[in-house]
Amino acid sequence: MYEARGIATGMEDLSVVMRERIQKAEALEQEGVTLYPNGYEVPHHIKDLVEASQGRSAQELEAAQSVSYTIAGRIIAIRSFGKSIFMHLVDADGKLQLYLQQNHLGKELYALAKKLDIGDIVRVSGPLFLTRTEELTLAVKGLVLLNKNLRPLPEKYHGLKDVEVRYRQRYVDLIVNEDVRETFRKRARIVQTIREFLSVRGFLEVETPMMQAVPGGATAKPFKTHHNALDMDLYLRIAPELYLKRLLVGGFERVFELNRNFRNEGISTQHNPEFTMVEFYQAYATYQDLMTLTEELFVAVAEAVNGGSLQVEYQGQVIDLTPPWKRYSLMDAVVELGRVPRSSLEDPKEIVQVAKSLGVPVERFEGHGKLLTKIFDEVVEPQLTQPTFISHYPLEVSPLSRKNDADPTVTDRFELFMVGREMANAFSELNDPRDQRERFSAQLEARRAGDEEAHYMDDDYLRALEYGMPPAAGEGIGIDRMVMLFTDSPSIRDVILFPHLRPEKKI
RNA sequence: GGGCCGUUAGCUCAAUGGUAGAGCAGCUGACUCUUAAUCAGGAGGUUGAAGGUUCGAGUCCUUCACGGCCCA
Repeated sequence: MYEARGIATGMEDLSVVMRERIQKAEALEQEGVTLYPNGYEVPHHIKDLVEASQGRSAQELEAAQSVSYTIAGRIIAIRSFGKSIFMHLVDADGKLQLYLQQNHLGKELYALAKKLDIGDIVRVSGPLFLTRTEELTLAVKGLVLLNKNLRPLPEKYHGLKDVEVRYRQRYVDLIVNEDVRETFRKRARIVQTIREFLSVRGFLEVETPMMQAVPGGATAKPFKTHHNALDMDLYLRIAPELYLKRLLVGGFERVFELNRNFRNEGISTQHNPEFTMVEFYQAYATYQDLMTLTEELFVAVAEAVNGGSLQVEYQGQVIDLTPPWKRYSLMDAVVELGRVPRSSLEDPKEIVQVAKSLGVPVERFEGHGKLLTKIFDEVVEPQLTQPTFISHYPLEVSPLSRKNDADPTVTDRFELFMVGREMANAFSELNDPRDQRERFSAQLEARRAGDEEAHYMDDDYLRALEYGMPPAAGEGIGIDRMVMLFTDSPSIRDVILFPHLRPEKKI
């Protein structure tokens, strides 16, 4: 856009502020100031200084004037006087006031200090003191410019609000909005907590293919890509499920993967085309065992990021994570919570009328189980504010789940809901290769009838099952939605650093 | 994909169809405990893009782009 010196093309397109910044930077360089130096060590962090000074009186700090600290960060506010300047400096996780006096710095360094802009990155050193208003402040004796800012930051008081700019230029959002930084720190702690929770219980973290020749493990439309050297189409995975279960066949008894999935669907406040899930599989466990494990997992996360409280406030409502959580079968939930008569749900003709009367679109290829699930989504899901397990999903919508022993029309499966959203999906795994082959065939049938989300046949997976997979249960939990819950974020875009947007026309 | 809303200075926002403004940031000057510092002065615009209606369009109409919310 412009040359480092001698500003070339495009300068006339820049704002007045940027033109002035660039000219100022060049003037500094002419005076011998290095604008982008490297190799300066930064031994201290603001957070540590603040903690160490907690509760110390002005006199105590005064007595320790020989102790010098060296910190670095970005200048975010400047209040300049004739022969002294106050600034606020921000580093990775702290904010501190700086006091720069001509007497302390000497004429030369003070002249440099006068030319500093909001947005510059500097290293400063000196002792700490308390101002009249008792604000901890660093009396700057040493000053090095580490990075010259050329592009002005948003306004200090109202900050950056334009959501489009916040998502596109997340770096600016992060500089200006501390709560956004905190959201992503929390996200990291949640992910770390889940990893530890599973590792401690003997789960092995693994990585399975993101690019798959046959996409499977969920009902969703995949993204297609192409491998040039092999000249073959590949799909970005919609779930790691079938690969993780191959590992159970291989002899690992507990495995998990925490990583990205891709689904070629619409974008909304709850859907991003790429999103993060943790999936884990445990041999010799049942879906019932996983309900308990799920409760424990959410409790562990709440303890790690919610100050130990099991009451989480989300968008004005309080979610109580105290176990045990409510449990319903899908049918019971529709009858009791959805207030739909059981008889009309059981009758294959009446249920179509029920669906239509609720405004639920009915496709030709959809059977009784699919309709029941859609009716559930319509009349029950939105009211499941408090954590609730819904079990006994119809066979038709559960092609990878084990049949229930008592009622073979449903499966040993549950989904977890809270704040009216699906948070997790789990089931006892289908490990009878004969049954699995039939289910895949039924899915192929559905695909031929027009269901674009139906499963493909996966012959290698069937071959693996024929070697024998131990009885097991597996679960997937949406990390983004979980982070939304614990950070009180209304949109999934608030918990994804770089959410998907259409490209900008021109920068 | 559909409906509604939005896009004006670097940022946050004003402006009955009648000369595009303010605050902050930035610039010049004053000022050694300020903190949304203060005071004085000056500078900054393809009103998202294109077309149309009109004597006259930021404002009304059409199309498009991007974004948000709701629905599918």
